Amino acid sequence: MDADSDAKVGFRPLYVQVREELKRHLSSGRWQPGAMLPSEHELARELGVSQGTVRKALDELTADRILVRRQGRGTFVAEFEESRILFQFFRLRPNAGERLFPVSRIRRRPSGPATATEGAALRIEPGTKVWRIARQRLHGPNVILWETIAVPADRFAGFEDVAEFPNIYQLYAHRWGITITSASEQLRAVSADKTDADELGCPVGSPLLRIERVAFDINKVPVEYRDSRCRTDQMYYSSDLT
Amino acid sequence: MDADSDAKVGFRPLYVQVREELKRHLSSGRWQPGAMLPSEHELARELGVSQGTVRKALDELTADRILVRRQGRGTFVAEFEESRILFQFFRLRPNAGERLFPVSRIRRRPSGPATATEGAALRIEPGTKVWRIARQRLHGPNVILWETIAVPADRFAGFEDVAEFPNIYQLYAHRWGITITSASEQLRAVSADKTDADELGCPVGSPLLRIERVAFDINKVPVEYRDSRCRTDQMYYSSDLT
DNA sequence: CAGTGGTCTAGACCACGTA
DNA sequence: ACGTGGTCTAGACCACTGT
Repeated sequence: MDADSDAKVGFRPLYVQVREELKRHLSSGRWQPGAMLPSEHELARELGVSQGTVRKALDELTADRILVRRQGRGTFVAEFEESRILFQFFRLRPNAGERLFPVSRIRRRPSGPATATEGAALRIEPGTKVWRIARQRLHGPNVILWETIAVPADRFAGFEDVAEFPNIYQLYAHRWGITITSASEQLRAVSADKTDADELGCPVGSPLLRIERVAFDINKVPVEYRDSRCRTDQMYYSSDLT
Repeated sequence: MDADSDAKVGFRPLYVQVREELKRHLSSGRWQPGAMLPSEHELARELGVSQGTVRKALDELTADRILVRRQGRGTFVAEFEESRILFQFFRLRPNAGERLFPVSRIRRRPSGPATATEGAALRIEPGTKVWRIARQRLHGPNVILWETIAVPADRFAGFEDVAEFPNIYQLYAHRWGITITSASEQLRAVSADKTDADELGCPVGSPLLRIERVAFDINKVPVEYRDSRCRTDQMYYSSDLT
């Protein structure tokens, strides 16, 4: 880790190089989710930089929720605990009452060649094989949304016969070593068609919130596309502008 | 600025105290939007702390978009330029084509006592007077949403006769010294009623995106409640989960 | 008590913008 | 050339956690 290694061309601060080096270790699997990293001083010694520089790199990875730091304990690779999913990736909240973890119920697995939309979202050629799962999600006893999830088949070997799972992003991490760190959503109001009405138990023509999501891994590569239709009579979508 | 001033009780890091001190200067109007702050070294001397500590405080205020820093130029109080509004507070984007600044057209001013919803959102007693403006917003020639904005009358003296304005948050800042720094939105899909249909030029019963927003000032005090109904045939709402 | 992250300092040097 | 923010260092000390 030499400060002058790319001095003239571009100029990348040392801490950026450290951050990218740590990211490489993370995506290569040197440190698994939940594992504790070496201490700041130890990393600084390993990499030949000062402790303050390592700290700046670790702070940025913490801001991206890739790491979790706990004073007195250490620095850990972030996991997909229930609470994180509930707050970071599931934006539907009940109008009143307790927030619950959304239980899911698989309905179909209509895998096949990628549509134009899926291809564009996942940056793969349309026609490339994708695995798909169609499922309902429940808040207590009520179906609040149904959605189709599509992932590129080549990055998810064996996806076609996964059983029910409590948390799909945890599954991505444990089974395929793919960590979802961010997502981008597009929201629209649409009218329920026949399928929507069947899945959600609402009248045809009632207003639904349609959410299209593209989820990205640690390297900002898109790895999942999902299309959800939500009832918003008992729930709302929460968005914070900061 | 004494590091030991509240040693036993709680413990607040020095940089937090510096940050709050700077915030006080900002909300008291010592530094107006667009103004340049003293340099890091000068602030450090003024406050009797090291430059690194000032830097940490400034970095946090920059992360909250309260300040803007430009290498080689200085540190400035953030303003509501068009681009900032367009990206930070206006989340509707066209399905295709250029992103435009949403022109607004005032329709009515139905001011009066706060409803229960407004009171809860603005943390004031229901029945307290609020100013309201109902307006349409346009993307090019098309009306894409209409909304009602409510603000507490006591913090916005003279609001009842403001003319058209290009940007309402800029108006809040310049006329009342109130800077909006964050907002929280609740989204639902609803059916267009008669009023919606008239304002938006769409059929009664067509699906609309309803957005309820509470906007906060620099001290996290709610200062505005707005209720918008949006057509999402040509536009979508963009949400980033990070 | 030992080990971890968190804060704070003082000073050096670099990159950027402007004059 | 100068002043600004940005990076980097080395070292000290504090706060928190578990043994």
